[in-house]
Amino acid sequence: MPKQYDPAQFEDAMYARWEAGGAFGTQPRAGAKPYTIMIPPPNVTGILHIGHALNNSLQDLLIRFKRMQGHETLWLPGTDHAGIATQNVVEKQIAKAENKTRYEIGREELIKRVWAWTEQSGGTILKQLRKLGASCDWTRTRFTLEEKLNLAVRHAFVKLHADGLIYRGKYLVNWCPRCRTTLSDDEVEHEDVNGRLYELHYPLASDPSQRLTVATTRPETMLGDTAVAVHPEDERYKHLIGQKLKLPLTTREIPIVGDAALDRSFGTGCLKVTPAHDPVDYQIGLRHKLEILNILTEDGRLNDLCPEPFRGQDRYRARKAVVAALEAQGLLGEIKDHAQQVGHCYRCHTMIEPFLTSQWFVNMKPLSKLAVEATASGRVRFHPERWTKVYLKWFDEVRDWPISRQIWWGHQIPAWYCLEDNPGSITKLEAGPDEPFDALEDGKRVRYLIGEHAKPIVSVDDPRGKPEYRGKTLIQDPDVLDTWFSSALWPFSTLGWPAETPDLDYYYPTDTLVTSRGIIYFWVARMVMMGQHLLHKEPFKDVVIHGTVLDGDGAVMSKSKGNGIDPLDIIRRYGADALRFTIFDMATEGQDIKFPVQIVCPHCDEMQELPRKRSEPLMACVKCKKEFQQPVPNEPPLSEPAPPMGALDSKRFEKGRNFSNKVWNAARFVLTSLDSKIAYRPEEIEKRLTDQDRWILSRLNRASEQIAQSLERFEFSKATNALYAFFWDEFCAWTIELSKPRLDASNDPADRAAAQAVLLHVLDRSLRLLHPFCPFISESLWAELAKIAPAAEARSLGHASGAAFAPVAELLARSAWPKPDAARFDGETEAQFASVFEAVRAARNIRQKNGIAPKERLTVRIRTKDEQTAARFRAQQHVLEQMAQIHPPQIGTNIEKPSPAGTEILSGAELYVDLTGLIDVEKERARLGKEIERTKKAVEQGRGKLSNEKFVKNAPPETVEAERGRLREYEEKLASLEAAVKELA
RNA sequence: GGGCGAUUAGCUCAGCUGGUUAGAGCACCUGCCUUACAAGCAGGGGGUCGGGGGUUCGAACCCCUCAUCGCCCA
Repeated sequence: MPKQYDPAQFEDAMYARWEAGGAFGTQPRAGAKPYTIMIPPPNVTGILHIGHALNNSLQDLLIRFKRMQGHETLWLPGTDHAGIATQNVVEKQIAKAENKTRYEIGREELIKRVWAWTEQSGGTILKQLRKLGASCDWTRTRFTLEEKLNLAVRHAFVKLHADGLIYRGKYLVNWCPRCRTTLSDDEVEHEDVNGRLYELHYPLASDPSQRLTVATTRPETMLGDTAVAVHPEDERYKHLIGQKLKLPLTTREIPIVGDAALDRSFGTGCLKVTPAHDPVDYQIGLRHKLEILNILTEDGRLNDLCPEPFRGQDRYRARKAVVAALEAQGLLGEIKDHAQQVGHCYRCHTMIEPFLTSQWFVNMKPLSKLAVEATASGRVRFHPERWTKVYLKWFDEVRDWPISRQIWWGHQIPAWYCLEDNPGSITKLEAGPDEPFDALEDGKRVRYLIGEHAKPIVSVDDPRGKPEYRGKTLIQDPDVLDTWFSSALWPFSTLGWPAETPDLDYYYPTDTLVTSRGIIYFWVARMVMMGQHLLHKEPFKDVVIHGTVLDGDGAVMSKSKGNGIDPLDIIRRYGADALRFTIFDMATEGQDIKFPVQIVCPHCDEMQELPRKRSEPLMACVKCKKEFQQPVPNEPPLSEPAPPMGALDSKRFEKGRNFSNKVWNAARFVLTSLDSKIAYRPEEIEKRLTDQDRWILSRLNRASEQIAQSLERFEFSKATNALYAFFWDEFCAWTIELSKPRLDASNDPADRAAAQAVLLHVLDRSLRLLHPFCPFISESLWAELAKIAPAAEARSLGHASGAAFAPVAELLARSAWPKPDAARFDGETEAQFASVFEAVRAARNIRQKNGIAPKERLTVRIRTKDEQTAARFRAQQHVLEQMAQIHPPQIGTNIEKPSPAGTEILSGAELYVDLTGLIDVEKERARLGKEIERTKKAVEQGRGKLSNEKFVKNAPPETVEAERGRLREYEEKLASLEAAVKELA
């Protein structure tokens, strides 16, 4: 075994072993409890980023833990087709390579291209997950757009429609003019924009010399105005209600209406009403039965209902043109700066437009009730709990969910229309070159406009072959479903639903969902609704919401900010186990995780700070002075020929790497300390166990208990800390060190065998405890261990059965989690060692502070307060001798203090180091002085409390008593310390 | 505008229902190449717990308020 931990040597090989050994596979098994996690499917064309690393490492930690506990674990992997996002990527490629739009290449061809791209780059992220150690059952990999899942989508749609929960209607929806599709409210991101508020003057029809002034942030929409509204009690305007205004730039006249919903204090108190392009105006329009005039095309240009000069202009050019035209006519008032929140498309960042179209909707009220009930009843629990409120809030305010999207990459809606049965509702027209088309007829592109009153035939299967439609023309609804509609079915569509499969029966409802807060609305809430309605069972029991990975300045890591750490770079430099361990260590109950970011020189590998200002792409390495690139926010990397890019990195990962190295070396020590053929017999080993053996066995069992408990509670950091402290401090620092003399060939063979058996046992159990956290190194060491000590009894202190025994599977991934063994808990021994270790530290402190060489043996005396304490110290005297490098100490109740002496006050004892001939009295005096200061402070605090009558009267008696005891101890300690100083002189 | 979270050592974070001299890792200082590990060992220094007010015998912890940062919603 190499001396240093080198993960590159074994990580890929270990993963291959797991796959070859079928370690992650699962089948329903009678008598075994299932434990299931459905992966939050990443975008099919995505690549692994640090957020995925966090999310999936946590899932793997839980899955491996549960697998070792004997559950039949299913971690089902897969990807999401991510409708708009994926289609946009491919559209951009086509635009760049061929300068064509999707309308020019057509629906069929586009879908073909997206599939090709998906097959080419899809699955990359799943391969990358293997690098992390993800123990998914890859044989069950699913894709949201595959045939089986499409069947689930069609079934869900038909069922919801039959249940009256899906309907089609014409409403004002969010529209992205770039993607040319509807978006749900959740897909709109509100951002602060520095806009302007324009005042426009509208002349009265009856007297053009009088005019009303309206204020608007979108002046171009005035072309679609169909009224002006004022408050019915507004003294300034109420007499005008019922009159007409001449709408400038048009030939239309529009009414003045009174509407009490108006905010009189905003702007001028007059509101121009554009029902087709503003949600508030839309409501006013409905109330007053106003004409609803759509003036925009699907791609955000003014349409033919607008006056000639403005037609065809996009909304921003049109805005300038309208303002200029109004100004020319003297109808433009003041223009003020105006900060406002504007909705943007979450996929392409284009400003959205309210747009009136016919869409499919999900009726949210009844479904919300089911989903709310799932949390109210405690069947679905959030961790941390506070996210429940966030989840519930959404249902409170949610509006019906528009699920149809006017894109092509997705599940086409299972609804058809019979042209013959819908005269007048469906219009066939020739599609322009830049418009979608639904069919080719004689080489011409034909588009069907499906009116709001068209009667759909909603059906799982294509109804065209059915007898009742023979001889008729059926067209399928051209729209596809929102990606989140299919994602909402993920927990059961992946298990075979709507078929009643054994998998569905066994694994559903799943157990735990691990995700980030960003998709509580998009995904979590919708899964609960669908699971509840379609299967009458919640899709999962626990929802673990983890934090977001941030950089050192608290900014979210992202490509555009150029501050993202690539997990694959980290794996290359530190190993996957180190990456995982560091992440777990930092994953404290849902808090965000900050990684201060450094950069690595691609020439010499030197890690260095990033410059404060990152506007300049080139930087020089602090070590080798060669030039390299750093990522610059919102800028692409320099194109070739350019210096190589430095990888972003963080020193935080060293903790995980160092821990792995520690594990590696501890295992190496134990393995090389074992004899090639050891036969352990339980009765012999048990008889020869020493106190220190009992101590580490007790600590081992406590660690195993605490780790398991923390994982059950999703306290990942706490579990990691327990593992770290146990392994590093208790096993390595004390147990391994203490075992060294016992392993010496000259030692009593039976004691030597006991020491070996304990080391072997603790290593075996430690690797098991470690495995869910760091699967690669633990599995690799497991294999090394098997070479030397294959027998399970040997690793169980010789026991061949019972609580102390654990079978040894070939793969650690399939081995049993160490159950805490109650018989090994030993509080008395733990307390005993705590005080021995305290004495060791005391002696070491005196040594260092007095500048005594590490190798020089000290002469130590310990005066105890009673004989019992003395006996305890005597029993562990060898620990003191070995660990503090001292001569055999004198221990007793009436030990005399040497002079001069180094003194430390322990609990129940005083420890003296004979400083004769060694001392620099001033150093010891200084050391004691510091301790006296600290103790004085404690004494003062205690006296203050106890002299406070109110404290003595009001505090619980046991608190007061404890305080008295503490004070007594501090006072005694202080007296001893002061005496020690005096005696030094 | 509303909600949530954060603010504790130079950095990243713990600190359970209020009650030991507020902890850990890294960094720093000192001493060690002690044959598992210098990615290590041993020892040490360092914090008026964001500001202000309040409740309480007692506040990092509870309440109010302000500030800064982040996220979500309107």
